[in-house]
Amino acid sequence: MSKILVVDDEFRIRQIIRKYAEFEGYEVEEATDGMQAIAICRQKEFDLIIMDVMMPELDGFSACREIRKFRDTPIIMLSARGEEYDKIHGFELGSDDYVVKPFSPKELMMRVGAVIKRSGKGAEPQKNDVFTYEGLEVNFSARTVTIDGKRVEMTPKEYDLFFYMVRNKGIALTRESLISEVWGYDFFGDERTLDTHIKLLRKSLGDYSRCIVTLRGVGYRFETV
Amino acid sequence: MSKILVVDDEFRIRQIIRKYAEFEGYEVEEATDGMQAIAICRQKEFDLIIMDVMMPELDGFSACREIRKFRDTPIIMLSARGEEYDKIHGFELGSDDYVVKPFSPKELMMRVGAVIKRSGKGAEPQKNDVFTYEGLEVNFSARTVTIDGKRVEMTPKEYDLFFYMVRNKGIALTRESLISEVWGYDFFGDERTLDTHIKLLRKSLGDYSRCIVTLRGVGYRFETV
DNA sequence: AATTTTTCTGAAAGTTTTATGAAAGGGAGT
DNA sequence: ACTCCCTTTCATAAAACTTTCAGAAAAATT
Repeated sequence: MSKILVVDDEFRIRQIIRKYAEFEGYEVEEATDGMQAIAICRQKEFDLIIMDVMMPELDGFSACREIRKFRDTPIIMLSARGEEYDKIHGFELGSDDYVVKPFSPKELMMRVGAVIKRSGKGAEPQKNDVFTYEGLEVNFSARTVTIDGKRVEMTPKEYDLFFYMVRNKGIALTRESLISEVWGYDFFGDERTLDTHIKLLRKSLGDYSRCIVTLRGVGYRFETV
Repeated sequence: MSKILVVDDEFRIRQIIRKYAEFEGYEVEEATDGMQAIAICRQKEFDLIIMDVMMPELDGFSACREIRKFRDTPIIMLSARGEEYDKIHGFELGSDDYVVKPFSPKELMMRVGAVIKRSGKGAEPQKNDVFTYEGLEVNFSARTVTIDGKRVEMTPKEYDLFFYMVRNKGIALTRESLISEVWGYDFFGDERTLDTHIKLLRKSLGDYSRCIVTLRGVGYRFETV
């Protein structure tokens, strides 16, 4: 189980990252500014640090430089669009990757996975891997779906949506929660986008589309009869 | 038991939110403007703040910003449709969610539950997720009803009405309270609408329609003999 | 028993919500 | 810059649900 340190002054951001990271099976700790981050890092080793650039007390760049004096921990920097772009891009401060705010949690998690894998230290998190129901098999970590032994190809969004629904099987999921979980907390697109993806997903599922139930006025539910 | 602070200058709104929140098992305090909210927050910690945007003295945005300086409490903003839409949507003020007035209490409470759960601090109030009586089974989180193992399909209003009655089983519910709880505080339709939905609900419940008792001159009650 | 009040019911009209197909938009790779 | 594939938007169609209304029925009152 890999350990991640999240450093950001905004509670909301820490909260979002924690939620997604824990969902992926990581262990999360938090710090609200650079000074605190350094202090925590002196005591404890992490497999990855996710750090905001703009923070009170001590900014992300300085903290990063300081931590690098005694630790090799991979660091992913977060920054508002345009903010100090050059510096980040140049990786002059020794960060391993950077992500622009507002970020898509999914994308951040992919980077997290990539960086940790690359660093080769932390073990990739183990999650409950396979869900089966009759001829339907969903392999979360392989990111595959098979029906009657036959592989079903899906688009990324279909996987995201479907996996989220399967992981929450038997629970009424509101449109709002589906959108904010699958698209991210900052998606404000068309109301009908979700419908369209449900449509595509149902098409991909063929016979098993019966598992996706419309809850009028609420949202959808994945159920195994 | 999670604590919620409701900030709104309209008594009516505070009253409605208090009522619903207490019904869901939260503890509620009130403030009538931003200044007061800040003062209360300095003294006490809440698990969630529900705050109106438009208020005398100090508006919701400013109050939100101020409170964020010393507290991480999740905040849900309330605003009239169209009002400051952009700001809210941009999450620039650090609120965790927003709800447009006039809101449906049901939707607001779902968001409250989601935000509090997400923040992970306050314990989610335990509502029994499944209610059973003889062959009748009501699963609130799945939003399903089964009779003798057989799924009963209902319309949205039937679910809302029925779930509300079951959650208040054994209690006399006045027509007024049923309407304002299920339809919302701003429903001004026909007197007979409730009757019609009770009729439909009874039809769906078949044998178990005996559990819905008419209280002449008052309203209805759900009872398990 | 007649009258008044309240609830029940079925049908029709009205509204809202979801499904769908086509097309436009976007991004990664060539 | 072009192509391909995926995502999103949009307009329309199709369901599904809600509300209204008026007459019947039931209960309470006079």
